Amino acid sequence: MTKTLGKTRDKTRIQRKNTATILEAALDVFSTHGFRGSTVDQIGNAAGLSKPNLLYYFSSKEAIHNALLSGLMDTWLDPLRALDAQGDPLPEILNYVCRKLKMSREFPRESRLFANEIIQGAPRIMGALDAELRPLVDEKCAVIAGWIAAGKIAPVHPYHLMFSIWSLTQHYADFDVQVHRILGQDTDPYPEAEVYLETLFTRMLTPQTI
Amino acid sequence: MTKTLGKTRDKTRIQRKNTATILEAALDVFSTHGFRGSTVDQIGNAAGLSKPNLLYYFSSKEAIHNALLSGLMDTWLDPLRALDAQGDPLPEILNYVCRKLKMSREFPRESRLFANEIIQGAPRIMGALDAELRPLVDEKCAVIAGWIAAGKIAPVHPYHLMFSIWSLTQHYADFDVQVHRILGQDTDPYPEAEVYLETLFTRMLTPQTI
DNA sequence: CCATGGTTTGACCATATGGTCAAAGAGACG
DNA sequence: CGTCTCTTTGACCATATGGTCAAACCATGG
Repeated sequence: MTKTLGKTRDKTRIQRKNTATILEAALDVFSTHGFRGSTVDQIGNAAGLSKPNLLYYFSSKEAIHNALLSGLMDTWLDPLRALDAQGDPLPEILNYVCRKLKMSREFPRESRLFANEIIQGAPRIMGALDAELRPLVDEKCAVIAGWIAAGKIAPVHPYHLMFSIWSLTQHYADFDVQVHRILGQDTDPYPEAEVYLETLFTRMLTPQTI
Repeated sequence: MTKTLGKTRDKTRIQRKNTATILEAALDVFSTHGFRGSTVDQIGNAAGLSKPNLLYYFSSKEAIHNALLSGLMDTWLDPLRALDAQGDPLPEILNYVCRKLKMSREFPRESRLFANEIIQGAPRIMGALDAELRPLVDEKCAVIAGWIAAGKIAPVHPYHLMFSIWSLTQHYADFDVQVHRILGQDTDPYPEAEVYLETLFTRMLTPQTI
């Protein structure tokens, strides 16, 4: 698969630095133009390296993209992994929402890279969806279903709850431009978003004592 | 601007048929590959027309894209326009959510086209955002703020309420692949989604009698 | 200071792509 | 049928793009 730099040798300092620079630049470019919309030259410029030089470190444009995506899925799922079945239901969920929102704020490019990929049919990460995302979601939704059955939170469809958390939080990264176009260029939407989302999930999930 | 077919003449039957066919095919292609990821040949194939033939009806690839986008914004805002300041607050909002969800279901390609455009920085519709979207949103958010002030619905940030409606409903179109990957290929998520969203907004917006 | 192996690049190639054009092909209509 | 306009296309062009390669370059350890 990886033909470039294939030897079983430790990476040079230069190698480490340049691969990092390339991935950083590629994240910028891919997240704003999508895979097909990005060119190797563009990434090269952004990284301050020549095109052949890029292809010395990565065997192809797709290899760069893959490197980004495979590193991504793991990080992306961390907040969900942290959802603790032993914890207090509502705070656990609110915490998850909060962490997810924080990820949108701190890693908007990663969010957009992911969004681009999914919208366009997820051709390159279908596998990861089945292998990593789905099992984890199944597990955590079971936990939530348990909480509901125990009357700890108000009844809702666990999977759609999950979808709603994703869409609501990622919206602020993916549709960033639109949000700013409406709220004003120099408004920081995140503090208000956090309040809003906490309110939303609290009101929706607090059990109604009859 | 439009140099092709410029005459002040009525459109032929053939012209009407072919422009429609082209736009239909282009919607398919653009919505799944983004602007730069789509090729005129691809659209031509999908439409059953040769590339030069396409360019007989539209002066360029971008002209096709523009035609789609400009037609889109109007349709897209219809549900929001229908939000009636004189109506019953909660039902009005639930109705808006419902109509928006229906649009996701019936026009997922339009939703993805829009999403692609926004994620990639909205280079081609920035103008429409400022000219059409923002004023309408401002107006309707004022209405909602009024309802809140009158105690008709529980207090929430009107703009973020708007964002949440968009993200929650459009998610089912834009992230369709992911949703189906998790719920199973042949599940129809929409009925459950409608129930879920109605619950969500009802619980969040029903005023708490103290 | 030289040799060795990692690093960089200019020149190059094949293919893809947006777009043009002249000429050939329908359609409508007197 | 003949003519005029609208439609379609094969051939073509300039440019962009992913990728290759041999040659030059540089860092470093002996």
